[in-house]
Amino acid sequence: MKLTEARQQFISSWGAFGTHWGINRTMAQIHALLLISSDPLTQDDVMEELNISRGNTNMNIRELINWGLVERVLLQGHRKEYFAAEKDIWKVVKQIVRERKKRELEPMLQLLDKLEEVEGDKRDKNVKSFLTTVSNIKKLGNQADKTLDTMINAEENWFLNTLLKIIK
Amino acid sequence: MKLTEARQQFISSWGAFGTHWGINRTMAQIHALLLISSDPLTQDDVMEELNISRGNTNMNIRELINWGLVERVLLQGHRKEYFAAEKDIWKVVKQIVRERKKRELEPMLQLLDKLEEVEGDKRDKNVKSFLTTVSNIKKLGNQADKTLDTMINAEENWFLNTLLKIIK
DNA sequence: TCGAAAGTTCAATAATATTTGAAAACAAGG
DNA sequence: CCTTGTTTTCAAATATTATTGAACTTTCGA
Repeated sequence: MKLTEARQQFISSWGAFGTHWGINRTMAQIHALLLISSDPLTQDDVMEELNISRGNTNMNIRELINWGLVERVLLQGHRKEYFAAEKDIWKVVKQIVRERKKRELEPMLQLLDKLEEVEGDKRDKNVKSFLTTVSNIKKLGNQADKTLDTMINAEENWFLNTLLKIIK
Repeated sequence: MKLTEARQQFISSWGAFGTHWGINRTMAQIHALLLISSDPLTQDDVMEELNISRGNTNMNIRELINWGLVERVLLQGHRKEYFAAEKDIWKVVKQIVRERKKRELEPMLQLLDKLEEVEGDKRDKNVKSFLTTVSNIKKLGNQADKTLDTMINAEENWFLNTLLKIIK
């Protein structure tokens, strides 16, 4: 397989992958492109490589910056802005976890706290069922929250170390 | 807060949550409804509670069954089919992990294997950058794959135990 | 075996999300 | 402080995805 084709496959499947995780295709594709590019790219480079409009490119690069996955790079002697992705995949994963935790898990846990205060006779089976479910989700959510914190502060091989500790 | 309102909030935010994870709103809502219901429900119950059409209900319940999150239940003395969600949240999480691993992580790893066979001069910085990225993602992906296997076979408090082992 | 009730399918439609492109804002160099 | 190249914005257009509902199939009881 030629490099060009391989790059295209990577970009396209990274994009498809993204859509299964609530990330829009283009954002994932730009990320993929920057990940495999040896040097920082300009907006125009991205537009041309992916055949997308200027506005789309701009918005999605900005979003990637918000997520902490891409950085603006200033190359001296150039007027245009350049962009580069964080290349350390472990850092990338940690950053994504950090953001999704903040954006999704934590608000969910807050909501569950509120929902636990439902009024009503706790002998009513509907109330009971509701409360049990909410409380169980909360328990697991809190556990996940703590574990992810540990992960965020951990070394890359945390996963594997964990595995080994459990096995032996 | 009244039970009715609490239930609605739970269902609606579970649905919104789902959309951020590549799961369609209705499927997540039906799942939520079945999670908090004390008894199995029929299609008609679901239609009425969520105000959705018969076709939609049918398709999404089937999808939940495919994911292994919901089961058909036959209540004797009733002609209609009833549906119930797995209530053990830990089992639910494991099941989701199992499915997503199979549907997404494993195909991705297969693709990466193929992409590593790219032709070209390995001193070319574009080739080098591509190969480095692919290989790093593969490495982490394989690690994740193994760790998730461990998790799938683990007890509910695996998370917390892991945490404690690391801390001390 | 038939008829009614329940379940399923899928083309048409609606809702949602993404993309475009042109206009506006901004920034750097002269 | 003006010109030009660059970046940003956002309403409208497009593409994608989800939903409906009526026709069709299956199942069950009599």
